[in-house]
Amino acid sequence: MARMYKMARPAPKRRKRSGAEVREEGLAAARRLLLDGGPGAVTLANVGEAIGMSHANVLHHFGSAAGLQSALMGSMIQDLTGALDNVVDLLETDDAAPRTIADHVFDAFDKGGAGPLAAWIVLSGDVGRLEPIREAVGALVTAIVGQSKDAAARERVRAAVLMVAVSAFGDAVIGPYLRDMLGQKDDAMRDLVTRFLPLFLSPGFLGLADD
Amino acid sequence: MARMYKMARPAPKRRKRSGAEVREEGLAAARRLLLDGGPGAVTLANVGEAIGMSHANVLHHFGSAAGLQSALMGSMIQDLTGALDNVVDLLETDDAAPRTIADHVFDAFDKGGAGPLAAWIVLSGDVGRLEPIREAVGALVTAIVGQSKDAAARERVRAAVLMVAVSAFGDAVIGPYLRDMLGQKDDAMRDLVTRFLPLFLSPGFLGLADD
DNA sequence: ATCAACATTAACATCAATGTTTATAATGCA
DNA sequence: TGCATTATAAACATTGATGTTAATGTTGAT
Repeated sequence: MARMYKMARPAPKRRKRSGAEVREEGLAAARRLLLDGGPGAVTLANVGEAIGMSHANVLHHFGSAAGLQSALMGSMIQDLTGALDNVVDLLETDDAAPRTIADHVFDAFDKGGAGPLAAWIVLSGDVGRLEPIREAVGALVTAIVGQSKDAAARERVRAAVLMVAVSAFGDAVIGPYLRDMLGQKDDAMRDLVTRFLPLFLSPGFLGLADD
Repeated sequence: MARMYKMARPAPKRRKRSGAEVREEGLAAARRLLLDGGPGAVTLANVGEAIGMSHANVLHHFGSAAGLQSALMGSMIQDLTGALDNVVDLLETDDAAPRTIADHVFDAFDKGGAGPLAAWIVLSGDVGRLEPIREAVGALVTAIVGQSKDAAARERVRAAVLMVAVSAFGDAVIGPYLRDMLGQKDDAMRDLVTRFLPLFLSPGFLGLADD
């Protein structure tokens, strides 16, 4: 059957953005939607409404709904690895204090909702997306203890990075609720990590002594 | 218009289960679906297929799709608080070693996928569901340091519980991936928590001295 | 100014999940 | 046995999200 299309329109007044712009605005809107309303809120129509265009146009710029979600994951992973790379820079240029290190890693999981976004990726089963983090984490280890150090020191640093990362992630996702339950300050976990970090540098801490 | 319904059927051989049974099997199936395929996999049809019945019947027993999800959250929270209550019992009957405490709390978030399930609840924005955990956590604090102890000791214990809980949660959700990236053993985080726990008992640890 | 490229939308089609209705089978109980 | 209750499923309706098609508006380059 023949479809009916409008033959004339009054004054559309469309605002035209570049493809890159639309993708950028769309990803920002999608991120906010995910953090506010959960995975189910990230739809083409919702994103379109948030940035003022039809869902069909959002679809046009992201290829598919899966493409939108994939791009969202990618943007979040990029932010997170970028933040971790900043920690590497921080460590290479200066002798950073434990609190500074803790703050930077915790911020990496806090800013832009990286923690919940990472949790979403894990829940979706798309864990291959986490691969870029591996390199950033590896760089972090080498930044703290250069290649010159012995094996025991490297092992202690790896354990330290594991603790900070797991703590920062957990704190970003359920920290607010647990801290509230326990009457703890907002930076309680950062305080704890700051206190524990120096322990990893002392030989023999994990039964691993330097040469 | 008149609908057409079958007037006769051959040999259906239906198996009839009690409502409680269906709910139990359905929740178990729903949990497995969530952990395997993410939130999007928890549908009436998927649950029905998993336990061998029509989606309409699943709907009949759970009232609505939202009811199914709500029941799933409730069952998971119940398991988690139950596991935490077991830690309380453990502490009240015996003088448990740090490693034992760590193991029990970590297991609470590991068993039945409680960690990812809790992450799902947070992502869904249904954080009111976490309320029962508050009581369990409070009981945990009192179990460790009785009412007799002074304020500083209580505060140190609260910080300790925060650290163990955040670590156990984070480890349950992204621990496997981070540990793999860092070449750490499966129980690396449990080891660390075990080492840190005794520190919270020493006066002055957080700048909080006993009387 | 013309034209090609592309951003944009309305209308339509499709599909999956949810929910409703109606009828049938199984179970417990009087 | 008969009957009320309830579990069960088929068929249907509805809704929301995704994807497609055809047409128009906008922009930049030549």
